[in-house]
Amino acid sequence: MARSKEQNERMRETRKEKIRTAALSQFVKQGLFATRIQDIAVEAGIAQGLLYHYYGSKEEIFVDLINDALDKTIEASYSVRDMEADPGEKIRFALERLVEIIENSQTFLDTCRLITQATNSTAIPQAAQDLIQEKRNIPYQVIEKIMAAGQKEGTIIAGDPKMLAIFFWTSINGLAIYYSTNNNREVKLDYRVIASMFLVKTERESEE
Amino acid sequence: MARSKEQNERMRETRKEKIRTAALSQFVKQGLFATRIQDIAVEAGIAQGLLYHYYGSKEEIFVDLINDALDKTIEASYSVRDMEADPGEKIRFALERLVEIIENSQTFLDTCRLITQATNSTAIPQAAQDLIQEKRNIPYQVIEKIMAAGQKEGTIIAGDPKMLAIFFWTSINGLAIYYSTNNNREVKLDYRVIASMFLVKTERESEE
DNA sequence: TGATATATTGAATATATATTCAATATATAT
DNA sequence: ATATATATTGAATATATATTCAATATATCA
Repeated sequence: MARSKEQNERMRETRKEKIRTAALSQFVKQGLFATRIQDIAVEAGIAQGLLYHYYGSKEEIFVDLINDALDKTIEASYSVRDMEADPGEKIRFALERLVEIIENSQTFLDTCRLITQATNSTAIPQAAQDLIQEKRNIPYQVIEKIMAAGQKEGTIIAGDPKMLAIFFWTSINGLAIYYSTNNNREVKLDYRVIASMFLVKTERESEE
Repeated sequence: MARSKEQNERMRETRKEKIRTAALSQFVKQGLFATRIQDIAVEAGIAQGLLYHYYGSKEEIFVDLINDALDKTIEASYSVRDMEADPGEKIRFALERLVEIIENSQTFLDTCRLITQATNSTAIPQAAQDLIQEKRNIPYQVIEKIMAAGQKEGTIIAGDPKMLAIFFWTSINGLAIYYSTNNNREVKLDYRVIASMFLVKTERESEE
């Protein structure tokens, strides 16, 4: 026998991760179709051929990445849902956190860009489209529920909670898309401006 | 001599327009790279070869469309700037109009999508990138000025007007991107939710 | 009607790139 | 140290599609 099974498994995962990272970087910059296998191989520092030991095709890598990206956004929404706080506070805190992440995390921006890219093309692999169909709405539903709960409490403004959830995520997504292609970081963002869309103003705040 | 010059000119423009319309529809659905010349030709109802009588390449059509799209967004922002109204009213009215357009105009959604697509890929033609560099910020600057004027008047909330302009356009853009890939139109959008990000609340409104 | 310029077609060609594969290298177990 | 399974390479092949081009059609003018 040669190398141990477990060690091989670990090596395989590490190498796959390297390929995924390179592919994500390329897909985000160029898109799925303009990215060549060659581009990914060069960025990962390997030969083209080797790529096919780990993934069956370029599309397969893309699907893997989309799946990851969708899971990350779902996880993020669950962590908001599971916070120990009132609904209004959850919304406020989530926005504070998301705006901070947009300003500081390239990974988050890449994730948003990849999902937007995939959502906006019918030419991406069917498997990716299915994943989007299946997972895309979960974060919207999570926020919708929090909005509805906040309305009962009186901390969230009136209106269709579905609509409020749409405004919540499309604002964040629009901002992320903008930021990922504007290196100019001279403007500091204040999450409270976005939060004011959803939160009922208290007396104290009105006087600030 | 054969056909008259003017008549030819007109025919050429009509045909070019047909090609542009087909190309826009395909680019928006599939993106520049996944769209084949064949796809455009089929949708325009002509042979592949004919396309090259009107455009030198696929990329040239793309650049033409991007230019159009950018000009449209600039025109839209100018029409807001030139309104006969106070700054706060301009913002309110612009948002009302934009939300309505998002809900009803496929052309507007396509325009947003095309620009987002172009802005998010480094693989698009250099000429398109230059146009974006040159024109993209104009609508942001227009809104920034209106925000600043509104702050002087006391109808727009405090904060860096550059930031407010960013929130203004990224909200609209995020919404447009979302809507262009969600046929589900069961939710009616209320522009006043977005407007409340920017407008100082009057007594009357607070009591509504 | 015939002459001529332009439009139009679709097959042929060129080119780019995804994928395969035979050859070689490398790491571990015995 | 050797055997062996797996990793790795890069050239060869297959394929897709952008672009060209020779042939044909069509519309106007004289």
